[in-house]
Amino acid sequence: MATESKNFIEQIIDKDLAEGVYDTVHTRFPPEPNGYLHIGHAKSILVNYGLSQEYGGKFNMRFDDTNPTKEDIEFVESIKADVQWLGADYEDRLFFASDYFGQMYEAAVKLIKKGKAYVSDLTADEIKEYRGDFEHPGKKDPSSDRSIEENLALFEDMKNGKYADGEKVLRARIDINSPNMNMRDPVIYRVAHMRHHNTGDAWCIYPMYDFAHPIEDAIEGITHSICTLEFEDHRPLYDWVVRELEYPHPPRQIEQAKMYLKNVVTGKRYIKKLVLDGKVDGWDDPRLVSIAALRRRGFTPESIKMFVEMCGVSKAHSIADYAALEYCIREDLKPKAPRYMAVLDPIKLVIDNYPEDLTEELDAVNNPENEGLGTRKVPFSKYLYIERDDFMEEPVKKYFRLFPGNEVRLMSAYFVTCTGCVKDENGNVTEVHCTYDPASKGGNSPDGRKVKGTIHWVEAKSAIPAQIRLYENLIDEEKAEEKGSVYDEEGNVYLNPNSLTVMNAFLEPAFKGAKAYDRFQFVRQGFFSVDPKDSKEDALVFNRIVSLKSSFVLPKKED
RNA sequence: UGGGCUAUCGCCAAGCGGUAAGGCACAGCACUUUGACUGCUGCACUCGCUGGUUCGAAUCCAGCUAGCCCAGCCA
Repeated sequence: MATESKNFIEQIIDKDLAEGVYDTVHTRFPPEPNGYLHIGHAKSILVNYGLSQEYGGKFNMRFDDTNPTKEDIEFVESIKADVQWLGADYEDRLFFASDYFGQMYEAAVKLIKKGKAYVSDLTADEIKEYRGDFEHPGKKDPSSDRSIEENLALFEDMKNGKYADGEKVLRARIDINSPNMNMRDPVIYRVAHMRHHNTGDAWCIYPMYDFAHPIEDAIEGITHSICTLEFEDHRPLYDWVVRELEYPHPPRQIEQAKMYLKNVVTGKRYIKKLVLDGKVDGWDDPRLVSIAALRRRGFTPESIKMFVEMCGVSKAHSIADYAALEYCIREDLKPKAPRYMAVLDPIKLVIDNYPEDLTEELDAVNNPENEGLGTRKVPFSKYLYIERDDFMEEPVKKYFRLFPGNEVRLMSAYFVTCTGCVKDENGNVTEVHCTYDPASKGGNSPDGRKVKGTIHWVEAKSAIPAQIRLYENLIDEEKAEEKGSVYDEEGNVYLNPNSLTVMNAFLEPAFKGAKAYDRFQFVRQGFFSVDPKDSKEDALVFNRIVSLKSSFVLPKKED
């Protein structure tokens, strides 16, 4: 970060620090506990936390729970878990906006005393009407001329439950004609007789976001309050609140672009529909991008951090490629994951000249790029499984895996030469036959001859049958592009019919006892993780995190 | 329609008046106990458009165009 160029937020912070506007950096992540966190929140979390670390400052976790109708304690725990999983350490600074209700009430009283707020009798519809619109200026609220004493008494009555929901609100007196709609005497307190998950029935009036948020930031000593672009219009109001309340070191609101990913579904209502329709396996279905889904799929916190850093921080609306996320998990896992072998689409390989009853234990390197991961024993016998597409009866040009007459290396094992294959009545290959060179044990021939192909395999008798789920993008890109949207009129998502493929695979015995979140790389096939939802002793279910890039594509048939 | 914001390679993104960083993706070559990985190479005479200022503009000015956000007693 020292040599890299600074993003626009860092530049603002540098300037603030240089000019003495602030002498520290204190950020926060302030979600409303009304749903599960997704990749977009991860950006906010990591940017805020990252900034606090970079500048030696602090980072707060705060639940912005000012609207009891939408919030649920259920989400508090999942959000905390996700933030911690991502490694954003808020230490002992876990706060709830609802803990400040008393201070917010006092702040409102202060505004009333300054003549900067008044109680309005208008209904919601009337306020809307009086506010005017883009073309028309607002009209003065008939209630706005009340005396300070009257407003004070009315506001206290609001607090004491004298009014029904919607009967009275507290409005800030700013500018009913402002071109910025947010400044047209915004409502800052409303009556709502509701039980709050944190404060219970203590309050029947609740502050609005625009009033509450700057106060929360100011109370906690936040210096840089980072939010998303849609709040740019709210900044004048944010500044108005902290100014009128006369906070000595008012926080600064900075807006950044949200993070979007191409071809994923993030809308809560769409996800809900997908879940209800059984199209996905819950809000943590690995094809979704909730933090829980990414975790379940096998992404690491490190890979998500790398992704967020790679995407950068700016004010330009942008949609990142999923490929970039995949790159990050590949980079992270490459040196960390043991590379065991598994065959996803198995076909039998018989070594005709290998002893019928012999089973050898061969040594295999766990990760050629990381010696520290050691070696393991892999059983080997006359009967193996190999990948169906590692054999071609009639090879295309530049194919150098198994075809009659060709010699290849079985990884960590022997050189074998293909002698032919067995087919069923339909002409499908059911078995490939070969002979091996006993002198090439370990994968090298003493005479120094080379083979161009190396393939992976598993020993048939000891192999562990397993289900492997391969995921593609959820959204049908072509359809969505054709229609100009990823959703149709009914709110259905254009789903990719191939978004989930289940393979009946075989794994080498090293996988035995694999635990959730263990990660493996099947060389050439990609990275996999055990699915914690379905993992059982005898039926391992793996999710593919991402495939490795493969530049070998079979040429299309030309007949 | 009033206001706010954005516009640099397929996707992100630096750049802040001195002559277009970097990453992803893609392509080619080399290497390789997997065709992956790794390494090397290539990939914007041009910065939404049009004018202007200047010796010099992606950067300054003016005008346009396109996209996003705002008219909740949601956040």
